[in-house]
Amino acid sequence: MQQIVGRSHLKVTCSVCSLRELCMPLGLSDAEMELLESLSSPKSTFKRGDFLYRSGDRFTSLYAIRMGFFKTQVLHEDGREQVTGFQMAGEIIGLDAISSDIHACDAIALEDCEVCELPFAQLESLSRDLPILQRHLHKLMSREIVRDQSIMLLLGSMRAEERLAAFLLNLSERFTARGYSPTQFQLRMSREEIGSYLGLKLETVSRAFSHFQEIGLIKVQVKSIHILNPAGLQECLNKSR
Amino acid sequence: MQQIVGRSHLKVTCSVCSLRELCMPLGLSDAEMELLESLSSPKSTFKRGDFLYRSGDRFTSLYAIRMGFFKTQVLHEDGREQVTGFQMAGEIIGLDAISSDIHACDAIALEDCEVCELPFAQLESLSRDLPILQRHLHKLMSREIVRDQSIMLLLGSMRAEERLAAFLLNLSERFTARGYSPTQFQLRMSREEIGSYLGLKLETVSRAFSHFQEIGLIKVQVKSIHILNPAGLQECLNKSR
DNA sequence: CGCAACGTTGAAATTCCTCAATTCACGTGG
DNA sequence: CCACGTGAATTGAGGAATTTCAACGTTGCG
Repeated sequence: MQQIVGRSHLKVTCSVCSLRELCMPLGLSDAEMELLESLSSPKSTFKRGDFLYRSGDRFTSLYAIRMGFFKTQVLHEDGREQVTGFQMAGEIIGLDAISSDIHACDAIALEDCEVCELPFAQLESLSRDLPILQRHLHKLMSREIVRDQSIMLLLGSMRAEERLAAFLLNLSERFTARGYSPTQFQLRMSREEIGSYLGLKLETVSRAFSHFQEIGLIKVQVKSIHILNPAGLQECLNKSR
Repeated sequence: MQQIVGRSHLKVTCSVCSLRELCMPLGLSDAEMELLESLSSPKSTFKRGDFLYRSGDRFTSLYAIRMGFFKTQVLHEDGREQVTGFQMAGEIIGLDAISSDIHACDAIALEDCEVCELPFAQLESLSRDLPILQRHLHKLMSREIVRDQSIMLLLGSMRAEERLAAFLLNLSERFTARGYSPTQFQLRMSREEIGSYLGLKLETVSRAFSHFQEIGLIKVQVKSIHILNPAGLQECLNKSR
């Protein structure tokens, strides 16, 4: 541990950051925790529509989202774009860029956001001394792979309403994990963005919302969602063709 | 470096392994290289249809494919399955399992295969001493994320023939990288497996192959593919709706 | 208050899927 | 070595899901 402390050539700036929360369950010692926090830069803020980073930008840092919602999207040469994810407070964004040191997608704020920068070089260096952090980083990246694969399952083998049901249930889970209501929440993204994420056109998304409301599964008021029958949604999801 | 060698409590078994090839471009010293190789277990072999691992299996190792083709697939409760990738010689398989120490998908041999086991705990430990290996591991995982995102783009916003064109061009690239012909190769997977991967039914895949042949882009003889006009395929890919 | 962006709904068009009939490729056994 | 059988691939026709196009409603901001 002395060895580790001796390595503290890191700038000490931010006191509270998602990183702390993220590593809470790891059961680190106070000294280790302090070290971790020394890594975080000050929080920075973003307004709706601001880019956290752009495809092609040089990669230097991961970002821990402290507040707000982002979307990530990849662009095809011909102008088509695909939303690859919606990231909320408590999640880490930017893992895709490690592979080439260049960001592979755009990250755009969907509302007012606050993030903590995590310089990746320092994170790598630190994780050589803290096996528990190393492990955590690996799990983060692997979890992203698993998440992407479940979206491939969704895009490859589900029909429109199943996709939307899966989307709503996933949001619900994540809100729950953050201490918000599992059944009532505000969407931060447009129908078009949901459609892009789910591989559907915005009209199809809108119709699916309306249909779910008709059959009493949810109540929709534009961006405000109230899940009335979570089990019903789950059922709709498991219903094979 | 003494420190590193002192840590050699790893079993020494396999002499030549994909790991070596994978790390070739890293410019390691001979000593570092030897250390890396000490990590690899003996090669094991698989016949068509064999499972390299199953969803739910305990995770212990990554695998470097030395020879042959695998597919990975995720299963949905209701029985639907989605092929999430085809892995060929020189590629690493199993990264998804790190997140939970349980394999999240099945990996199945599509032909006779040979793999090298890479015990992950040892890989993690070693990568703490070899920053260059650490970096490489991170890039591997990140590359997988980027790859998955490009499949999301494919599944979410391309039509049937564009998907197949993208698939063929991707295979072509990977064969090229391995020193095989970019224009003539054997498919190791069935139409149904291709369809699952591309989010299409097998009949649609078959029709797309036939159409590509009609318009002179490729020559198909069931599993044998000859790309006659790569630029034409690329063009078909860039053609937005 | 009015404009502009976003969302909803309907009808027609298109793509892809389903079902079904053949054909083809390949391995096994006569 | 060939015939046969089986599973895979191809092809066609009809139908279903989703997209496209278009009109109209709603929301919220300047």
